Amino acid sequence: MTISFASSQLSEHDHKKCVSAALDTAEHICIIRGVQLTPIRHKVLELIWESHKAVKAYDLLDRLKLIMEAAKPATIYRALDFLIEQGLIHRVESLNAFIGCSCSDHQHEQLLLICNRCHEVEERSAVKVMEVLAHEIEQANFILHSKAIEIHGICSKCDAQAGNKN
Amino acid sequence: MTISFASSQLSEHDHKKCVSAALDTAEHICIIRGVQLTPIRHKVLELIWESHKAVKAYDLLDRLKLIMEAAKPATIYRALDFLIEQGLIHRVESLNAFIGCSCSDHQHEQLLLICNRCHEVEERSAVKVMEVLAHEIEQANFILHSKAIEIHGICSKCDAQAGNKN
DNA sequence: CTACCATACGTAATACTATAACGTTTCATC
DNA sequence: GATGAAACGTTATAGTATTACGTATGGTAG
Repeated sequence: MTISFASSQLSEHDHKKCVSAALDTAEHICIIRGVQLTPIRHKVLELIWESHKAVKAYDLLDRLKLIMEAAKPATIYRALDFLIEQGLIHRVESLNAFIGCSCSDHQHEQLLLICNRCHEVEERSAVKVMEVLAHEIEQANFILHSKAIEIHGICSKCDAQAGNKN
Repeated sequence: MTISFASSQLSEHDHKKCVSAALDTAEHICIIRGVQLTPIRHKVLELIWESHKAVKAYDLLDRLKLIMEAAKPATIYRALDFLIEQGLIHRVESLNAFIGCSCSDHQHEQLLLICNRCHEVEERSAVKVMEVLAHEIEQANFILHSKAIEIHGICSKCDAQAGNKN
């Protein structure tokens, strides 16, 4: 018999590779920068990478508690703060949630394509958009600290699925 | 003698005109659309327009209570929901706060330039950015529902002020 | 060695943000 | 004057995040 997984939209990719790549990169970056990817931080990053969906802090907390009874909100938020500082995760402002950053070693501040159906979040570099945006910001004499570009809608996979059903 | 105001960054503009223009536009739009700009909704919109800073829901609530003891969170959130639906205000996702929309009759989904010092928020149409962004989204086969582009940094006024002090 | 300091973490309390659920009022319409 | 929809009143609760203070650990200057 064959076993079919209750699969994510990105099921056809090898997610274990995503996770291990992300964790390897994180470890590497932290060593280079001389910052500590402590066991808690490492675990939280791993939990975030369990899927490509944005995760809520308290969901992370519940999952962390399974292996660490003493975990409290501060435990999670401290880890999240660290991971964000190091650019290893993104905060999705419009969801109050977090996703792994798949561009840790490249430029940051990407486009986030957030699917309202499957809730997966795709990062896109969108170099041209950033260029034009940078120009616009300059025109406004605005000194950039950070930017969040969050696009909500339906991803191509969900759209295709909906199409199949009709 | 002359009186100098404890002024906002935009003090040199006539803010009363901003407010009355916004309220007039809102009334107009609501009549056209056959929706009710009730006294509560009108007052909340007016409170939001007291400045060009993003306002928190509970700050609005406190201010609303001054003239309406019975106001409760739901009172505010219902008014905010209505105003957002009608495109009369924006929610600033990265601040959990709200600002008046100064483009109610034009296209929506603008750029928000959020000053981390004076906390004022400037809306910019940035047609070119939107064009390039739309193209990028199309390339991703993503079906757009809504977008939020929030830029944090220091506005030109605050930057100039800092410059003066040095 | 040990006193000191910085970093990370433990823990409890609390603040802040938002929604759910259900009842009441109002007003237009039949 | 019964009906239904929209707005609002009211209470409770859910969900998100921070503060404050105490403890443990490890590196380093004296």
